[in-house]
Amino acid sequence: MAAGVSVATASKALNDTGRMAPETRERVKRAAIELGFRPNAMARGLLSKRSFTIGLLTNDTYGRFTLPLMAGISEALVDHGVSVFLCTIEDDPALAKIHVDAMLDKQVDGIIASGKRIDRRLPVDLGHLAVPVVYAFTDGPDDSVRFVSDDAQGSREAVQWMVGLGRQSIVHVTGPTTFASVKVRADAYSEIIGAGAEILHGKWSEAWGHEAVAQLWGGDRPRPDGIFCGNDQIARGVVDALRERGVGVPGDVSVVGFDNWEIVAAATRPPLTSVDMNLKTLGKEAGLTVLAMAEGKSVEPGIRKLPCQLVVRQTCGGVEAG
Amino acid sequence: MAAGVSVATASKALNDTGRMAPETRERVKRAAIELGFRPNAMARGLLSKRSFTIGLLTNDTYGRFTLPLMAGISEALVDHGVSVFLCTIEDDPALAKIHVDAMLDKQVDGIIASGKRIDRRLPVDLGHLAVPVVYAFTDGPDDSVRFVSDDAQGSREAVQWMVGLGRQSIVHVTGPTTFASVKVRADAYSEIIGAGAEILHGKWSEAWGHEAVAQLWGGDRPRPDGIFCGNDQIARGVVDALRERGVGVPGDVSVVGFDNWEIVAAATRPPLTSVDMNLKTLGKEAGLTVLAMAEGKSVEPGIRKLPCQLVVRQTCGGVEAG
DNA sequence: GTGAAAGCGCTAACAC
DNA sequence: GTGTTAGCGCTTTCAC
Repeated sequence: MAAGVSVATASKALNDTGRMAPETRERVKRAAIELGFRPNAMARGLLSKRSFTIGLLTNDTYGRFTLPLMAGISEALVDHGVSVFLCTIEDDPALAKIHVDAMLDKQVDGIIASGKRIDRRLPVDLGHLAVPVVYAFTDGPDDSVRFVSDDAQGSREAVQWMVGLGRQSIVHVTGPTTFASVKVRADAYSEIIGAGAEILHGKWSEAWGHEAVAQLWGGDRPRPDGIFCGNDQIARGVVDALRERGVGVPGDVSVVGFDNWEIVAAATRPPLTSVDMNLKTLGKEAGLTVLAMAEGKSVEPGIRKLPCQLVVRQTCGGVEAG
Repeated sequence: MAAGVSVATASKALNDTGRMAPETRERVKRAAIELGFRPNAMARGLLSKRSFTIGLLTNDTYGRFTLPLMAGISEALVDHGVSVFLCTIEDDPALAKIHVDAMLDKQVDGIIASGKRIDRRLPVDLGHLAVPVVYAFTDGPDDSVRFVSDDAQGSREAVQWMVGLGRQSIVHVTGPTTFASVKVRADAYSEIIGAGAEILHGKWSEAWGHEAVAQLWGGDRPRPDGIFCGNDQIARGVVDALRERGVGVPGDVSVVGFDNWEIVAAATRPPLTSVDMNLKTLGKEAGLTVLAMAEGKSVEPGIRKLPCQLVVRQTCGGVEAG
């Protein structure tokens, strides 16, 4: 080769393995840099059985949950030389199988399955693959490793924050009862509020936020002074509806959302205080975990709940109180 | 092997190459399926110099533009057995280089560079790589293949639609002058409107939409009956502001947005008519093009403009007129 | 028609 | 210390 050594020596030099004159090692390394030499990962992988590649499978088309997750995964794994295949399957089992097979053919070191809700599974069985699988923000088999956000804790933070601000009558406006996260969040809310708890279920939309306000302010009933919303879209609808009725936010009523979806939360007037699920961190954890499993480390199966975080903007007032 | 043939024969049988008894071929294929045999893509790639893998590089963190693009790319390439590495670089040259090197090591068949505006380049030089590169929704070298949406045509469709509905006085509320697409869209608007053209520049935000309406309705000036907005966020701000002033949309004023960002357009009251850039189609084209280049087909360099499409919802009225 | 042999780019074991 | 050899899983001549 260019440095006047054999391929084997070059390999050892560049990988810092084997014994050889430090001088030789240096010379080879310099030559490699000079030539812009980069080892062929396929050839290397053929031997090592490692591709330094993982697959991220998702059915979240809009990327609402997948993108932050992906950012975390990528950030955690790029240092390890691992690249990520992103595969979006639209709840289509056939498409899912094609993508999984393609990943497997390409010898991915592991797969992260993710979705848009934690109580549904992807339409494909990843139970008995030859590579490790981790579930992030989606359901998986009992003996699997699953990462989810701690919605109960996040809800408690939100409700307690309003209570701490002196709010006396807080209602919960949330999504359809069919979502597990709706129940978890609602239960956490009820636990804190106790007897006066009131939960309104509807769609995950701004329109439902408007309608809920119409219900709450429409009749001859006592008005709440705090509204904890099941997601940011509902919260935005609520805030808009309150403003249209001349109700002050945060003056008369505090509002908190859930998801901390920047595009919605920041555009709300005033900007929305919301619970962030820390999906990026969740992605990091999931990434490091598949990697560990791929390296043969054993990982305890079960559900890992990662804490949420209240992001305080202006719909609650009392920023100073924090 | 299991079917009682050599590896060589098996290879030929499964790839439909070489000559052999049809009966043998069948037998091998059946055995392969039975054993769940899947060829190792790394070994195969080592020989063929093809990895059936491409890289998608982007600096669009929120995925606003990248996700639809990605969907198109993936959809077009999955049939060809190609998987996609998604690499998000945050305008960070060092990170970009790491990702590009990782892709190259993994022998990607090609790279698609994408971004969030067509007049900026990614912070990395992809000019002289060993693999084909195409640019989608981002700028690239003169001798490169670049896919962009035809913003001028999209703008014309929008403005002509309002004109066709009988609107007499249409203004254009758009983003910062520093964006090339702002100029393109504005020029297309001016060309149609002629003498009465009026362009208001501001931020890409709902807040700017509000402020623009305040300017237009604030003074003692004649009111427009049509507003063509530079993006959907501005449009939403405009529609909200008009409603708050008691101006009817689409009764008194027609509004059209740009981007057709579902989450914004659909939540607007009433739902927003908007120009869709067909990013998914753009992704498909870009995907098929890198693939063709990877297969050695020569592709004419230059800019390919793909048509936009007006998505009619309810902020213009005249649905029947279409 | 089928199989044996060579080789893709690399690393690991073993000579020298 | 360094080079030679073998082999990862596959495809591709080329004998038979």
